[in-house]
Amino acid sequence: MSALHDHTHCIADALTRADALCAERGARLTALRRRVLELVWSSHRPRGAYAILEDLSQQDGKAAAPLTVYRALEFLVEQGLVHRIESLNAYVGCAAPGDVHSGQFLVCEACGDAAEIDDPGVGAAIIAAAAGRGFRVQRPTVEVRGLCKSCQETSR
Amino acid sequence: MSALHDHTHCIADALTRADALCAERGARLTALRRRVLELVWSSHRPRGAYAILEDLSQQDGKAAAPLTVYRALEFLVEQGLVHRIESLNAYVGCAAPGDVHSGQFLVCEACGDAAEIDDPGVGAAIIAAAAGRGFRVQRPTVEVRGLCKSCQETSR
DNA sequence: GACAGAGTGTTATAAAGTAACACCCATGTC
DNA sequence: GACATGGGTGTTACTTTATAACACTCTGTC
Repeated sequence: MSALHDHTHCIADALTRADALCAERGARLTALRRRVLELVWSSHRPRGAYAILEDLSQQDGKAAAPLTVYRALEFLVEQGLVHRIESLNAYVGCAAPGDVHSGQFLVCEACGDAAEIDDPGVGAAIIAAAAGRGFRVQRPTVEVRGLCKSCQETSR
Repeated sequence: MSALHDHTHCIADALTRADALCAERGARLTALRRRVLELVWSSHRPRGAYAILEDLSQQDGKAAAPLTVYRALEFLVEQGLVHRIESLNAYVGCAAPGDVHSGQFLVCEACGDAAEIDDPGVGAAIIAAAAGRGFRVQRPTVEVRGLCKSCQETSR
């Protein structure tokens, strides 16, 4: 997530994909929900619910209540359009909505970027480990803190 | 974590291990910190900071402030005596303090139990996935939601 | 156009976590 | 013994994150 990428384009893409997915599923991507999704995507970094709330208030002029944002986020998470990053209490746009996947993140301590990966090896290892203990997996959460490639290079 | 286990004994064990570890490291396991550790262990379930705070107030009669508990927990987490479960905002005693490990949890949605595992396959898969992307791992978090063995059997 | 149900607004409140600063007390030093 | 030092604790106030309860509105359906 860097200088070399057309961010406006990638927000537009995310919205288009969301429109298509919701239409297909009969889920209602209302104006508010769409707007919240757009605000989540407004950076590639995880954003807190209250940051989004502030955007709504400032950019749109309406003083929204926290619940407004939380309900929209809940919908977006259910639809797989957004992931919640537990260790940050924050939300980030899903790079591959529609695909079945669990949400694995490499969270950089330096720049705050959260790169979503969907590593089959990690997923398989978790399922195997759980199965060995008789545990039925419903929702795996993997959030790896560390330093991303570009931050390692910078700090050197 | 069930009827068949001597819980009193296992709390005492945890405290003994903590004493030994801290002595060895020159870390100060003060009365307060020791007491908080004991309260974390008072069930095998993850406990919130405020639940521990309440215990302190009720059982010990002192009306402690949140910070008191948070500071003790911070110390205990640093020493690896306690893990924080991000997705629950809660803390749980570490089953194997002293050993190097990262904290992987199988969290049962039904009974609330959080079983700590240290599966080498999962750890290795995460490191491999990160390495493939140039990411330097500092602290992996794995929290798997699902149903534990005994809850699956019960619900059947 | 009346109904049902989903979505949204509003107010209040709970839960989780932190900042700033004062005090205490064990330890080592002179 | 007096003293400085620094880690640990207490206290007050506050911020951030999240939810409850209830009323209202919009949208599609018959």
